[in-house]
Amino acid sequence: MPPQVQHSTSDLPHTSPSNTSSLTDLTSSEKATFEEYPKPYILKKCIALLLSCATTSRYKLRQVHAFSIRHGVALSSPDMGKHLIFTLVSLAGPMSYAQKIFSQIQNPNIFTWNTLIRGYAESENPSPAVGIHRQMLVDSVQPDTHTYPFLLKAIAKMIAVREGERVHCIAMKNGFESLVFVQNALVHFYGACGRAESALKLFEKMSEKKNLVAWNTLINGYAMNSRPNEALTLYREMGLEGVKPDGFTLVSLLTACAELGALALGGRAHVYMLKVGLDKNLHVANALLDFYAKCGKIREAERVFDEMEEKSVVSWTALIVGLAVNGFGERAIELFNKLEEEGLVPSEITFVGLLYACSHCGMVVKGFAYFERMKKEFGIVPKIEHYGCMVDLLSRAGLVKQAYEYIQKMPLPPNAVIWRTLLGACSIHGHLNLGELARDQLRILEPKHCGDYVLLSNLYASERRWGDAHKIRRTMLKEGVKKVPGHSLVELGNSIHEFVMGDKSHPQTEEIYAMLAEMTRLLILEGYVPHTVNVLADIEDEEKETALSYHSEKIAIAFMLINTPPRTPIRVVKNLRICADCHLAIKLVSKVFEREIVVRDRSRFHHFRDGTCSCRDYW
DNA sequence: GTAGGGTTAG
Repeated sequence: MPPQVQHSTSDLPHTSPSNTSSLTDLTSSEKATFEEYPKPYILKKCIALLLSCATTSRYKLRQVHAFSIRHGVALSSPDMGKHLIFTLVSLAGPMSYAQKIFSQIQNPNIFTWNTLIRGYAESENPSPAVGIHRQMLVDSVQPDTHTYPFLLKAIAKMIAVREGERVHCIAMKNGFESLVFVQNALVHFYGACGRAESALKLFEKMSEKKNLVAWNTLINGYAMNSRPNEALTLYREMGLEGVKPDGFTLVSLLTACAELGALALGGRAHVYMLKVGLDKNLHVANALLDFYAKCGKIREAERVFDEMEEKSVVSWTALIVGLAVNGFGERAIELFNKLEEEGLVPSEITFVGLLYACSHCGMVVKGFAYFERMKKEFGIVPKIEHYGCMVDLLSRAGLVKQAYEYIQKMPLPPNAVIWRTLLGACSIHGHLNLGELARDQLRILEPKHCGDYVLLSNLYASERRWGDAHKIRRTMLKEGVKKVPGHSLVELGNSIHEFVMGDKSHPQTEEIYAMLAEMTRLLILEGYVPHTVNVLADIEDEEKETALSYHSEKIAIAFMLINTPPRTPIRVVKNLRICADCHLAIKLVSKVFEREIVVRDRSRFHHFRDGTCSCRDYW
């Protein structure tokens, strides 16, 4: 390659104030080093030195590049290119630039290939890593022990199952599958793709003593795939094997506890963290904050946040979302204002949380204002999630027609979640035509989703069109669509108890049903009138009479009323959204039994106290 | 220069 080749700096991010290639932004000592030794061998060192200072300033990166071009030496040796790519990748620089440098290096060595793959694996768009691996094989470059961990990381990020399996085979053929780094990368890959069984199989095949990373990878695979119980079981096994948990383990543990609403277990993890000093770890503290918020302990979440020595945007975002789902929309917005005052930059996820807060509190105008600011002031291109929030914002407020018009005008094609939001709103606010329309779209996008059938059937039922409601039920049976059974979890002592609708499997069943009868009797005295519309469509005639006592959250509450001291709070975690009848009943239970009851349903929290709910019947 | 982490609309 000729040494005087011209390079463009246009690939670098345009965050700098100007396009000058002068060194004015460098410190005087940096400048001195630069001007003093413009020889290639020393320039290499200068570049490394400068780039290591440049973590906070992409501007410097650009200057370094421009400077090296001026001296016509930057890429004249493979060694220099190798160094530049490595530093760029380490600083999460733009991959287009790294790729350009790479293409101008003659005979790149394996280190450089690996660095390029690593760069893509750690970037926003990891897919080119696969092509690079292929090119390596075409060029007869032998991958080494570092190649596969990097490559698998990229593939795991892409959730490309087939590709990963192919690479798994190639790695095996090359004899790399016995390497612990490759094995752990494979466990991670299978976990990330939702193939927990394959991950477990690989894990079990690993040599006798599994290291901490292997355990963490596997546990995280289960925690991230909505299998918290298995994650906790593995966590216990790990302890039995004498492996001590670290920060990574605790993040997975807290994630699992958050999903289960396992407050006591997570609380013990908190104590452990304090003991070993892991409460100072940013990732763990964020997971702890999120855990408390997801358990309805918003005070605790705020305390964790306040006491954090180091906070990131993730910490702020987690608390904003936490406040929003717990029904404290105003406080979520206050927190966002404070974030702005502190000069921090909200991420696109922060805006999801903020819009979510507006939508859960009925602040339609505010929501639209923030959406505009997000685009104009923060330059964030709205993703489908953001549009989802907007549709939800209109839907929850009962503006179903406007929500439909909004969907039609969106620049992105609506996905199943969007249509489901609309369908849900239709079934609450009674818009049969739009509901059927949404349902037609859902039949194309996700034909076997059981919740949609239930929503439409409830919609028909609320219009008293029993024939249509039953037709939906029959279609479900015919098409083999299985209804996900509603279940409720409660934590008593050290264990989690799970109840499903009409559950009779618990050892205390007799007492529970006696309590349910007593509850119903007292509630009727309080003027409780069963709100039966939705339930009626779901069950057969002979069950109608008793079915109302059978919803899993009621069974769970009866169980807790029996087994916990008077006046202590009861907390329930439910997998589906709470129905109107249960909502009304639990409000009254909180009054009659003088209990604070916290129910986390699929979409938000309900804090029941003295006959009212924190959602103000807005959900 | 090799593997694992936290926040996301229903």
